[in-house]
Amino acid sequence: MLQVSRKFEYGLHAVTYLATKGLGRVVTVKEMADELGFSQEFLSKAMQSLKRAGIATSVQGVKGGYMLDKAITEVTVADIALAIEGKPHLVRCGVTADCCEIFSSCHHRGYMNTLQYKIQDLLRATTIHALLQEIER
Amino acid sequence: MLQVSRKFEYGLHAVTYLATKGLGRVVTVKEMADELGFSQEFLSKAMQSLKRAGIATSVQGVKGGYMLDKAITEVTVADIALAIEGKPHLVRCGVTADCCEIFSSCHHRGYMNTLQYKIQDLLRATTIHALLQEIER
DNA sequence: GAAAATAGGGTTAAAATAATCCTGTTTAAC
DNA sequence: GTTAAACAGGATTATTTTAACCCTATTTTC
Repeated sequence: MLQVSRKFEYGLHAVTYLATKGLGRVVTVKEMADELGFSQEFLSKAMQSLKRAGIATSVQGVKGGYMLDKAITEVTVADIALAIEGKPHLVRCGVTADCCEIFSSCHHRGYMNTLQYKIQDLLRATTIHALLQEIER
Repeated sequence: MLQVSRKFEYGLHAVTYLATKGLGRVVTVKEMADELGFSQEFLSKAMQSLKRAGIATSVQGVKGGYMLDKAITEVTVADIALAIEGKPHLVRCGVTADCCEIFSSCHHRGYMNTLQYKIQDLLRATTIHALLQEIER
């Protein structure tokens, strides 16, 4: 329960790795995978998600790789989570039609939605910039 | 990612159900399962966990069932989660020896632990009493 | 044109979760 | 004291989710 996925962990590590390498510095997935000890192919999927979300930029071809092309100051942990995991669903309510037998009489939906929002707030509260400062300390 | 388990949902519903029935009122798993639309056997497992954690009390034999024998004012959503899911592990760090390839060089552990603590705080902040008041409104 | 890299669809493997099965124990009622 | 209703809980199976891998295409430098 309430556990973060490896793909998210991979993505977060990759972003901080890219950030420490500096803006505009192109790094291959291979380098990151070796350095971080992750599966190259799986990390690649995470990078593709980050790219689609506009968090990382990709350069194709030989000498290609990924980089951060803008200050990641405003990118938050929530943005990385959204890019990699998609919209969060703390509960199944409303995700599919048959998500729950007692949808109409459910007493917890309001609370769970509030809870979800507060957790999102926590993730939104940490920028990559702040995370990096913690790392450097 | 970051989704609550059904067992936890079942348990939380069961506790609020018992609470609305009143302290000391014994209710069978069958009644709760029928009323809440859950699998009787699976709800039974959740109830056993709640009993072991001291949140609910069981009465065996015919006319048996579960009840809340003390004010649940101080029981929080975190207590229910702990009873049913066990200790929370937002990340795999330190759970097992081979949890992660980069344990010693990991840059995120501090942040993730803080994050976990804050999420726990959110769960601790809601008592069943407060949850009931939300329901009644 | 060859090689190194991303892009991404599809499949398989592993793990976690949910559900079920089954047997035992307790206890009220008859 | 036998029966039936209910909890207790170990064990197994099924389902779903997550993680990993495979394979082919495309892009780009040399």
